[in-house]
Amino acid sequence: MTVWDRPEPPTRPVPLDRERIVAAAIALADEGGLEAVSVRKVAARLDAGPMRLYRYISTKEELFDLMVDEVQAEILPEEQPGDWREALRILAHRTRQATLRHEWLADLLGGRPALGPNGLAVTEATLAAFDGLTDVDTVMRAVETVSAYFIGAIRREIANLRAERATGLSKHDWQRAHGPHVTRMLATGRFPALAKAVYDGTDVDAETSFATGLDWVLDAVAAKLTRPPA
Amino acid sequence: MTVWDRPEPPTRPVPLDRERIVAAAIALADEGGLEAVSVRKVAARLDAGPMRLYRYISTKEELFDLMVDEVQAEILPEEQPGDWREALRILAHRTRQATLRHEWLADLLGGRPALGPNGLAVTEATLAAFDGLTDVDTVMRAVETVSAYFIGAIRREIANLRAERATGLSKHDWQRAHGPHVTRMLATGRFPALAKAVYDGTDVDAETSFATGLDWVLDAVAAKLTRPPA
DNA sequence: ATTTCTCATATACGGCGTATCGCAACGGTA
DNA sequence: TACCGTTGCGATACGCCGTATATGAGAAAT
Repeated sequence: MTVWDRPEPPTRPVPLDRERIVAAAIALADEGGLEAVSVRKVAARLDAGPMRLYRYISTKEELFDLMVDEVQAEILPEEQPGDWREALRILAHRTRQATLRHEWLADLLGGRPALGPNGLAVTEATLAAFDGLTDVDTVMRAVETVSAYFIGAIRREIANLRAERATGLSKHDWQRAHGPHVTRMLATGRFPALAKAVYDGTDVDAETSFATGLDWVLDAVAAKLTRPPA
Repeated sequence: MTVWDRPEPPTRPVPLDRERIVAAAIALADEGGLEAVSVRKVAARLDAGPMRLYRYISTKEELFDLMVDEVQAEILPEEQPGDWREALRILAHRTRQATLRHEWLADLLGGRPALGPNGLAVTEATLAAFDGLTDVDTVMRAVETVSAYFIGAIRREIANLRAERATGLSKHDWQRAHGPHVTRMLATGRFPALAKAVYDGTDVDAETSFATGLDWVLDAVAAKLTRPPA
């Protein structure tokens, strides 16, 4: 029997696992935002039928959860910093940078509890930085307060960035950027304080304002730590 | 010509305006979450064809913007409080309460700049509370920091609330609530600090923890205000 | 009365998430 | 080697979505 007689071996389907699926989904999201992630497109990128993915996830939402957890791995600092303050600052900045790399993360941040392995590891590392410093409750309050801050701040930053991008770039968050509408509103005189802020305010770059606010919040936490709660 | 000969007058289409559309959309979202808001369903609720809405909005996203701005009206405090600190605190709490009334707001908060009339009014009122206290830049930093905090905090609160709801309620955010998974992870011993936090932590109700974190942040702002920046 | 304009509606397109089910390849047994 | 149960892939299908476009009816203007 010659080669010509024998049929080719059947093409086995591309092997699949969650890792590959998540990687494909992240690639799509990086390129076109969260809305570019569809079960069908992820599958196509893996040369698979859409339904095949449902062996690995049971819902599209779960795919998002996996994506977030994957990025948490980027956030987890490689070495444990000594100081709690450093730990929180680094966590905040790493989260911000991860979000700048993966803008879609802004849409998901804080949207669901992060209970994946990497998410838990990040939380663990953060809590560990407070070991022996105060009671658990104060630690929780501290971590939650700081993370609430940076989640909110990152969301706003990305929101502004997108808005600027959508209207043709500009340095000033508001005014020229958002074009005639805001300008017109301010011109009505109904928003004097706002107008003053827009016209007299200095343009600070996003990173600086992020870091400044973060320092304020960290100061606040520090103040509560030295004087343990009543 | 008798009645029988004359045809009925043509049924005029229900009059429509943005207000009605937004109200219908909000009603739907209140009942079934943001995902229950579809152009078709909003239209149906108004006895209109789906396409009719596109005379008033040009995209579904715009509808969301209008919804958010509508809720901003609920947030705008009726009377101007004297103190900047009171102003920020009230803003935070009113935003939180609005979000508890309209949970879908959590998904939108911080997702886009709030440039609608009510959004601008809220910002104006907030900025006005700082009138004459410090330079514009510090004021901006203060307002942004505080709002970053409460947006993040509100998002987390709603996220936890939904998670609890989805798994059958529980008092403890994590453990029993999220069922076997977290428990199992904690049992591995890989997350000692986290485990301690979960087991030894006190259950604080959401409002208290929100208010506590908020106070910390407000303290931080106060500290920066008394000592104006370099 | 006739024309012009405005705007509600119908239809249609391409995409979505996912339930269901037939079927082909495989591993184990006789 | 023949059979057979299991596994899991893929095709198909359903009902929904946002919205572009075309059609036609009524109001307004002449």
